[in-house]
Amino acid sequence: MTTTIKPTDSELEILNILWDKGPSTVRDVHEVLEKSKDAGYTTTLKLMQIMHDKGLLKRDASNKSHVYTAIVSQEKTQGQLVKRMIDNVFNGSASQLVMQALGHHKANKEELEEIKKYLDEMEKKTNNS
Amino acid sequence: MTTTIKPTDSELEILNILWDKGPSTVRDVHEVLEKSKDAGYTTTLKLMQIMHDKGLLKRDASNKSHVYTAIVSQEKTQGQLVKRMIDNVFNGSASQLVMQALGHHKANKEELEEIKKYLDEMEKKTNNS
DNA sequence: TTGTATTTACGAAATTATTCGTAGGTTTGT
DNA sequence: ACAAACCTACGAATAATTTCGTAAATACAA
Repeated sequence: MTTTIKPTDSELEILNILWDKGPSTVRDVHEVLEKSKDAGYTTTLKLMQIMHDKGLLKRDASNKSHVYTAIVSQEKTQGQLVKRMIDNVFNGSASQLVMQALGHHKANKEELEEIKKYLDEMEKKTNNS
Repeated sequence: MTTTIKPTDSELEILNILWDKGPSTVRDVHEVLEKSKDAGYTTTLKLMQIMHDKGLLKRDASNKSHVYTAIVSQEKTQGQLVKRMIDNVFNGSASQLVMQALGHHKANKEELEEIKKYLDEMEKKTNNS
């Protein structure tokens, strides 16, 4: 079994920033975070330290300001979270989730085409009736 | 703004049972729950009482055993959870979520067809390029 | 060098979620 | 009526998450 990832909401906010910006200091992350919520600097610091302890982040401590990098990949994390949602919220039915997602977020034509193309690809590779 | 629903994991387990079985007593719910986890009866009771306080469940207390019913609908709850996931995990892109969902859960041919049909329907109603 | 700013480390408070023991009431069977 | 079984209410312990104050270390500037 590969280690299972379950970031909390706060941790996910930080991961999103790190995935977006790449390796960053606590200050870098905190400045982004401040825009959307108000939390003290040491709160951000503490969170990132905890994430480091948990093995979600690695850090380079060779400079005065430590530089943190996400260890868990965005893809893998997204995959696990989606899987969990399918299991816990949609009783194991991926297509149910898909239709919910499409139903309430009107995707534009390009997006819809992209998804259809994706489906066609999948069908080619699918032989079970 | 419609009240925002954020059930915890435990609460979601209970909601799933109630959506499936319809109005149920604590004992009914607990018997289902017991199969997958081990928790005491009063734990289930307490959770359902809290959910009642929060307005997630209503109850009929006219009998000895109170009968609980989910107030929040499955559809609406699924919708909110999906929306939250799109916002927090997929930076607002529904199609990203859709493709993750399809990528890791090989749906069978029927499911894929169902989804394609759904997409065709949507396209008819979509005029923005 | 001396003070100012910035940073990390640490501990603990505050908040939220989960668990369960115990007490007291109601129903049921004998 | 009495006991056994079952139910709710309540309070509190435990655990997990989020928050931040304070102290010590490091860098920076005057």
